[in-house]
Amino acid sequence: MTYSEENYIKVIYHLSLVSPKGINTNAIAGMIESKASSVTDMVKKLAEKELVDYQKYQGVTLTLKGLHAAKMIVRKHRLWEVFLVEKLDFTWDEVHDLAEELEHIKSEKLINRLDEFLGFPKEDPHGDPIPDRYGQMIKVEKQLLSEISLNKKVMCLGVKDSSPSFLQYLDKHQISLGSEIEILNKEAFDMSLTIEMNGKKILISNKIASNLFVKVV
Amino acid sequence: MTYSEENYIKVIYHLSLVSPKGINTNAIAGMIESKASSVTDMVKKLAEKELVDYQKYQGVTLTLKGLHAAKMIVRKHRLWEVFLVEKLDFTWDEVHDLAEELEHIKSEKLINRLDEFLGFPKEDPHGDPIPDRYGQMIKVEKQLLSEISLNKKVMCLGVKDSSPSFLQYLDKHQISLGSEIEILNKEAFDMSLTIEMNGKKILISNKIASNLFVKVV
DNA sequence: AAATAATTTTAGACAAAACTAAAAATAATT
DNA sequence: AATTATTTTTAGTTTTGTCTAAAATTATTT
Repeated sequence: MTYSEENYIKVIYHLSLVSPKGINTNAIAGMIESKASSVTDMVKKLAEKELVDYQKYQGVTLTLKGLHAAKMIVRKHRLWEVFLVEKLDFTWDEVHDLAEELEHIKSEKLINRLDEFLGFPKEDPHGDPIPDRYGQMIKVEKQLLSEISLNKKVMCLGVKDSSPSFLQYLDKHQISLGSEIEILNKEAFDMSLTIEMNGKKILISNKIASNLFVKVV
Repeated sequence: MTYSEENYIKVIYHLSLVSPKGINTNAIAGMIESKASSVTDMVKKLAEKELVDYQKYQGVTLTLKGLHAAKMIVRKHRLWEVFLVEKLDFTWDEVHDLAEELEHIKSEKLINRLDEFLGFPKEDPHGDPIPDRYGQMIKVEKQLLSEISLNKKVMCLGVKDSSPSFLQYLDKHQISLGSEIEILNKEAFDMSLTIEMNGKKILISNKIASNLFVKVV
């Protein structure tokens, strides 16, 4: 599998998690930052290799083989992210682009050794599950903070949007994985929240709350 | 710089260390495992980018810019090798191919953090010096074991040939960096050596001895 | 149901990096 | 010094992955 093929498979995988039916060409083009025609070409090649099922105009779905390949790429990506944060002291907003490169290093042995070196982590620095060498991963029971009702205590589990700007916002407000949050007030007009965290009250917008995964504790 | 350009620069650098005059096309082709015509094409591109000086039919030399680029690739290669051996328990014959891939990961910050994480090592697992972030590296005073006179005690510093088969031979005979060796006898006919190591006497061929770097202790 | 809009695919082109085969330049021999 | 051999370069293809522009298909709206 080439660098480019791996990127397509990974993107199709991520899109599959949101909408499990056939993934359409434009959606892929948007994620890869390419054009629809390029996607069509690549999708044909992936179909040849039996990594996806493809019917003209009907979008693509991953085959079992393609699904496994995708999980192995995600595994590499997330393990490298853990490495960068835990061992090399990168912040969680810095690691994504680096992991995009590292995920293409081709060696099962390397990634399994890295997994062991890191103590077989189950989640990456953004709270996303890490597939094991067989593709198995835990399923975190998580909800968006925006969906939680008043006066509930929750713990921060991960982020939906993992863009640097959002992650830096969270750092600035000292919100990290494991932070405990209580919802004190919800403004009906703009759905902004008043929350209590570490004994301090802060106000956060609905946009923030709808990109933060939490579980009730 | 593309993946391929980096490989060419690295090969030209390694060839420059052996013969400091213009590096000829065929030599590069041999190392890269490509054809002379491909080398000519690439060398023109590198000259455009001012990484090498090139005159038709006269071979190439690295410019200062090219030399620095080459050292940075070597730095990455060797630091990743240290990581693989020290942290992930790879053996010294396994790491070369992996480092060939990892050396192309583009991030100065990553490699400087890795350097720090590894404790700023000065040599890689084969005894080769690691350039620092400015390209500086130690120069090891090393000789080939085949050039050492009788009854001298030496310490193993590195290898000239770092092919897996040679490294595996060394492992099998428990010769590693830092091993202390005494030369007991040199056979005039085939230049094979009888050496003493860890209290044991073993016989090694001239080919082995002329690929092992040592220093007199 | 027809017309319009949006999406997807095809056809043809391009850049990067490789190749083969032939031509040009340099090196080695007689 | 002339001939032969070797090396290097040029010219023209190929493959991979991308693109634009036009055609085909599907979806949406009136």
